[in-house]
Amino acid sequence: MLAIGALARKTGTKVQTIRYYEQIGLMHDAGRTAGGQRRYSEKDLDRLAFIRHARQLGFPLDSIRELLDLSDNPAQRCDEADSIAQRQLQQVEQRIKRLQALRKELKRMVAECDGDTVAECKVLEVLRDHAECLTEHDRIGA
Amino acid sequence: MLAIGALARKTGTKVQTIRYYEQIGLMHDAGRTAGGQRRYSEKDLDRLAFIRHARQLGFPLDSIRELLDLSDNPAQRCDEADSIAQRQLQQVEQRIKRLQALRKELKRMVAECDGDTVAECKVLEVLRDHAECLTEHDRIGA
DNA sequence: CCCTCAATCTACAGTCACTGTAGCATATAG
DNA sequence: CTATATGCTACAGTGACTGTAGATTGAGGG
Repeated sequence: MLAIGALARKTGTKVQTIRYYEQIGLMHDAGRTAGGQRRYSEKDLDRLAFIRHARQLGFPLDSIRELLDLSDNPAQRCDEADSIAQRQLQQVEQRIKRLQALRKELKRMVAECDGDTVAECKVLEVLRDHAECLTEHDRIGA
Repeated sequence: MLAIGALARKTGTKVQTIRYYEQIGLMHDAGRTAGGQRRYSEKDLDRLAFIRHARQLGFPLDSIRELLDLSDNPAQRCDEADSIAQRQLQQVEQRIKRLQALRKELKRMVAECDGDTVAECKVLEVLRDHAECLTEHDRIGA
């Protein structure tokens, strides 16, 4: 039985994050000692490792919740898990495209700046010149 | 003089976002009509366009605040603006790298799944198997 | 058995950059 | 003069945590 700190160390998770996962029902309510401290089994460790791995792959918590539910019912067909992963892949590919466009514009900005006064700074000029705006008006997804 | 809705339309910004920018001091406090409605000048329009363009390039609001301050003092050297842009470029490049690694792993996951039952689903298997974890334990930056 | 001190507990506020909602007030066209 | 589109404030919610304050617990050593 692991205390929360040990579990945190083993999975590279912050203690608060584990408590947060419990709070939102992603981790099951942990067993407690007489004094009220959480104790974790190997199964809990596996579940948290699953969550962290999925997070590292960029899955949002809602998708992870679905994946965990699927994982708990091994007889089902896995189409759904597959499509969640596909969706995630598509999102990642979109973000890469968007970021590559940003990189291009940022590179141009930085390259053209010859380090003179602010008045003729290319960086600020590009930002000021809204004729050069990207056409899309949505949020940058980072 | 533009009402807030007109300004929003011209810049592709939501009305609430403009009010939010005013609240956090990124936009100057707007002039008001007798009835208390905000009215905007061309200068305000330029400032908002600058902010939106910088946001589209992924600059955080704090950086934009700095860039606006610089832009307001045109006699200064532009080294600082340049380095803010460089910093942003580096961040974007880091994120691209990270996302490309994610894409690779996601593609492998999806490719290996042959649509059978959940029990032998490759997607879930990869997620379960924490031996295959990415070595880094930091947040995915999206 | 007692002491100490790191680890844990709860509860809540803060992060970032907005977005949404409720319940009013104002401005403008017909 | 009225309808209604637009505006106002104030506050709560988003995602996925992170940080803090102040109290409690547990494990090791004397």
